[in-house]
Amino acid sequence: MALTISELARSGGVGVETVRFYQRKGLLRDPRPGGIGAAKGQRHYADDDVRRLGFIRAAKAAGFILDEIAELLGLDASDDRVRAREMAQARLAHLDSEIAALERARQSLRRLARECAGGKAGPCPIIEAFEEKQA
Amino acid sequence: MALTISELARSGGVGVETVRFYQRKGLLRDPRPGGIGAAKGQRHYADDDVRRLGFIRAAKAAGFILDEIAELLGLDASDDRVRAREMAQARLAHLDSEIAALERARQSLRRLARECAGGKAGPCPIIEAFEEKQA
DNA sequence: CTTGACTCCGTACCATGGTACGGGAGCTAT
DNA sequence: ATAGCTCCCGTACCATGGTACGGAGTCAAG
Repeated sequence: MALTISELARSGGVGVETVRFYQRKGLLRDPRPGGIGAAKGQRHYADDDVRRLGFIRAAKAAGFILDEIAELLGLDASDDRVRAREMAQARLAHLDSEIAALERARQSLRRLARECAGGKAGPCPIIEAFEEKQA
Repeated sequence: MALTISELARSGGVGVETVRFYQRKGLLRDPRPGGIGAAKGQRHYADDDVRRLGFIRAAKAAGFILDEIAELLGLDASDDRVRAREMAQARLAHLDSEIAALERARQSLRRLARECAGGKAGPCPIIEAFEEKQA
């Protein structure tokens, strides 16, 4: 296939600079052969790189940070499924607590917005209510 | 009451540096009287500041960023409940989409972890499955 | 009167995840 | 061969939300 960097970037829905950033972080391989002999130094990429970039996107969507994604990609090579499972479980627990926190926030905020819309007199209770929650 | 900065910080569960950071951002008032006459220049705080700091914590928990919190605090003064309601609604919509995204991530990750734990042969499907999801 | 605790101040630094800049080189077409 | 496109590179910069550092002043107790 021999994609260029901008084609790879487009295929993953990111910018060229982001691809290069991921290469610096070790998330994507960096196909620089040396440059002295070939003189051109241009990188080219294959389907494998497109899949890798796709994996990064999916893992990011699952809330993994880039360092964790780098580790997961390393597990791909070492075939360490125990560790991969551990990471998945840890992230799962983290996701659960994040979801719970967001839902708590949503509940209280929704109540506040309703109260603010309902009562016509006095100040909007959004700020006061947050203050009351402190007590 | 005349709290010191460290007492205020403790009451809000943050560090002294964080209080000063919030003052620089305009989230907390900065009771510097000038210092030339009084010579001491030490800040002191009252219950009002404690409530304000509490509000910041609560709003942060609801996912507002600091600039938004600054705006909400401004609304407290201007009594603009329409705008406050708008902000609450916008944040609510954002919270909903964040929750939905996290739950999608959680679903797929949970399935993957189960598959990885189940099958004993072959590579752990976590990475492959993310790749497949791209197609 | 020295020590320790606390305050003040500005400025620098940290992680995270990019984004932009400026200069140099090769490919293709006109 | 000159323009214009894309590529290369390193380095600097951005926002967000703090955290740390160094130097100086003030205050009360020992």
